[in-house]
Amino acid sequence: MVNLKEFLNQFGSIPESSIDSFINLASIEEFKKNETLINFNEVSKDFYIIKSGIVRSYHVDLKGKEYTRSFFTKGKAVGSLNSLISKKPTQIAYETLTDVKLYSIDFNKFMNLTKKDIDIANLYNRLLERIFFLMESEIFSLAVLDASERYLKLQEEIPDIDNIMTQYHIAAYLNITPVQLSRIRKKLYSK
Amino acid sequence: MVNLKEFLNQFGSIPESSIDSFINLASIEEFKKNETLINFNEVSKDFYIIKSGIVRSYHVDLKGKEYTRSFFTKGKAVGSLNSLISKKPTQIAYETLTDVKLYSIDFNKFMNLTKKDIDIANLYNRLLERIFFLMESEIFSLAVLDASERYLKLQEEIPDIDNIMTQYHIAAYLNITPVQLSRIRKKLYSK
DNA sequence: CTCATTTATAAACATATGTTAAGAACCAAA
DNA sequence: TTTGGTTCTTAACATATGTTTATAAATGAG
Repeated sequence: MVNLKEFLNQFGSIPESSIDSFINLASIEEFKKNETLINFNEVSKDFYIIKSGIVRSYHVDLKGKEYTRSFFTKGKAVGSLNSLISKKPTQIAYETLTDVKLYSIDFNKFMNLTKKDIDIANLYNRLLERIFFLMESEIFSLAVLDASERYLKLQEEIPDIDNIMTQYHIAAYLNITPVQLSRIRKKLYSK
Repeated sequence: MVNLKEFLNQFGSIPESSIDSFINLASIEEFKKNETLINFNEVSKDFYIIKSGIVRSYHVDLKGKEYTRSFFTKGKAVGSLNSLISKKPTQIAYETLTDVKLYSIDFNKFMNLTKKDIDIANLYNRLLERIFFLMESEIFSLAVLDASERYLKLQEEIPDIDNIMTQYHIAAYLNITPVQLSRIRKKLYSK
């Protein structure tokens, strides 16, 4: 379980008053396994901070093939940032892979805070910087690593991954078919 | 040619005084074709805004294979953001593909401004958001599109790409070999 | 202009991955 | 327990891409 103060403290020291105005925006919500947090073509209004559970984001191409973009675990900020910023429908959906507890925060109210409170503005900067690091790592992973190496990297990030979710979901993250993941596993475990 | 006011106006209205304090940080620099802007393992101190010319960013794996990350044209902000933020050596290098004129800005001085001037803090937020959009598009491109589709997308972004740079550089961006790019071209142009 | 270097194309073979289909292992509901 | 669905593995074949080598075309320095 994660609380909001722990979350905020990741980003450096913030005045107590700014912490309070942030916490005032948040409410707790609960979801069951396999529920949709954010659906395709919705215009997002809220973002979330996970207290417990696992969420995945994904998109679907014209042929119906799913591509998992990210897995989110406790303490992570989750939301369709593109839709929140642009106010356009999201091309990325979010669903729970387990039961999930999370904080929900209205993005527009948060944006209004950043316009008035320089410490909140800088908190948002730190959050965007962290997203930048994650995306840079993801781009590196996609560009440089092959599927087998990405699988090993994913196992480091979420050690129990093979028990937590099906091969289908893992393969959708690696951008390969379940068949190919099976072949990769055989090759790795025979060595 | 691009000037700093044009650059700043992309991000919405900013008070004249904030614009001035930003412009005070900038100085003009010029580079010849094929010069290194930022080398591997340097700790970056400055970022750049391109007035004219083309810059590419790239990294190199253990086998010496190059991976081009991005091409930057006029009006774009360029820098090893990871190194600037983390103050660790950069794993990404930047070099000019043409003669280049650019503004150079000390990142730490810019960061100090964001701590004092909420309009500059929000300018940095807009900049990070724009980087987010670019990276999201790049991740989509890497995950969902095959090399042939990425080639067509690149041609849309930089129409004259085939004349501007060699097949080697284009292939390094597509994460394929020049041999494979030649095959893709043959297939596309025979249809 | 000429020669040397770089750049692009091509062929031949190897590997990674996709597609399809079949069967095995596992699990849940009746 | 039986049945039906899902998940995983395996095989066979097709395609995309890598590697190596050769050659042709374009480019640049003198």
